[in-house]
Amino acid sequence: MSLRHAVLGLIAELEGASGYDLLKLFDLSLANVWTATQSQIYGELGRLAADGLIRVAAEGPRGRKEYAITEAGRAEMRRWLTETRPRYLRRDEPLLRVFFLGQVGADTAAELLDADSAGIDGLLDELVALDERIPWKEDDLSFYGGLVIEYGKRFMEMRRDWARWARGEVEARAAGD
Amino acid sequence: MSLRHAVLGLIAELEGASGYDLLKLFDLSLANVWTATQSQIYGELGRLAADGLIRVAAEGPRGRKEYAITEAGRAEMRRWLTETRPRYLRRDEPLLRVFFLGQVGADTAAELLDADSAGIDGLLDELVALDERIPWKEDDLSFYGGLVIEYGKRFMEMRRDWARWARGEVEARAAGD
DNA sequence: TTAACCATGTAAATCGTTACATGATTCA
DNA sequence: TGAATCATGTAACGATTTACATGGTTAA
Repeated sequence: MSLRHAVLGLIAELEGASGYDLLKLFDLSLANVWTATQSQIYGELGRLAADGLIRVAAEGPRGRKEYAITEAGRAEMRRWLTETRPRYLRRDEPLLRVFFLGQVGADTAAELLDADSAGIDGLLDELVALDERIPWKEDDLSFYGGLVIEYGKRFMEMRRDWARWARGEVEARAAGD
Repeated sequence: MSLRHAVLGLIAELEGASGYDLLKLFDLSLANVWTATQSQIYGELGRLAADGLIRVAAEGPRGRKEYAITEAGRAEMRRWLTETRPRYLRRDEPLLRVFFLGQVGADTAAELLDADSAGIDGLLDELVALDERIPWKEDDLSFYGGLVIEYGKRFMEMRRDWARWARGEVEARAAGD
């Protein structure tokens, strides 16, 4: 139940956030880490409130609801962080394709690897732009958020370098080993 | 629909595989790339057969069904590889926790990052052991499978190095900046 | 003979995506 | 006044996980 804790955690960090705020925050802060759709967020907010982990602290214009975490919610965040083990689930669609690249010709395979490194380069650019847009402070969220941004950069550089290397291997093999 | 193409692609590479074979193959070959449960595999095999992309080529003891890809199935694999764009979906539960590590103390944060690098080290060991167990050949599957294994190694090394670095940052900050 | 392994299938619940639906407020 | 943005919610479908359920074959 990671989405639940992503939502709960964001509310813990930013008291007074609404579903709409959270939706934008997912893109801004958690984009490399966890994605969520609008429909998931509103659904989860309802369930978290029903379970007493958050509450509606205020209502604003246009039906806006501002949420606050409850004591039970904070306890649940600590429990999740310290008493459960995360799972390393690996699912990577571009990489899945690489595994089956023998089913098309070497030219096509090289093209697809080029497209992959170009795609990753684009993501890296986005991440750098994001980094520059964030008003970094001295608080915990900025500190740990910064560690995560650094991870994203390292990941994408590694990934891009690998795709370029792999493309070279494909070319060398096609050129007659 | 990546699971569908993972199953279809494996059958294309290894004619005569059964659901049970595929289940083990997912662990052996696609572990870093895509995971699947038994229940997903049998369900997808049924749907692929109903759609005419694979067929039951033989039946063995214990109700074993050996599948073969059809011409329509091969065409679908090529279409998927060349005419669709993969999505870069990022969901990483250990990393999600890092983002919220301000909600526990610095000691706990450091411990959790230690556990992360230890966990990754374990995965890296498994991958190296897997690499040594595979009977590498000169065919396409070995070649592209090898590129994917190399990716897995680079990924885990990067990830472990990052976790160690991050742990150092947490310590330095706790020690008074 | 019994434990390990081979082998398939279904059911229920949860999670995730896409699309639909509605309306208020702000600002140019 | 009209476009952009703020704001919430539901419905339908598809994907994933976990558990249940069953039985055949092989080898020590």
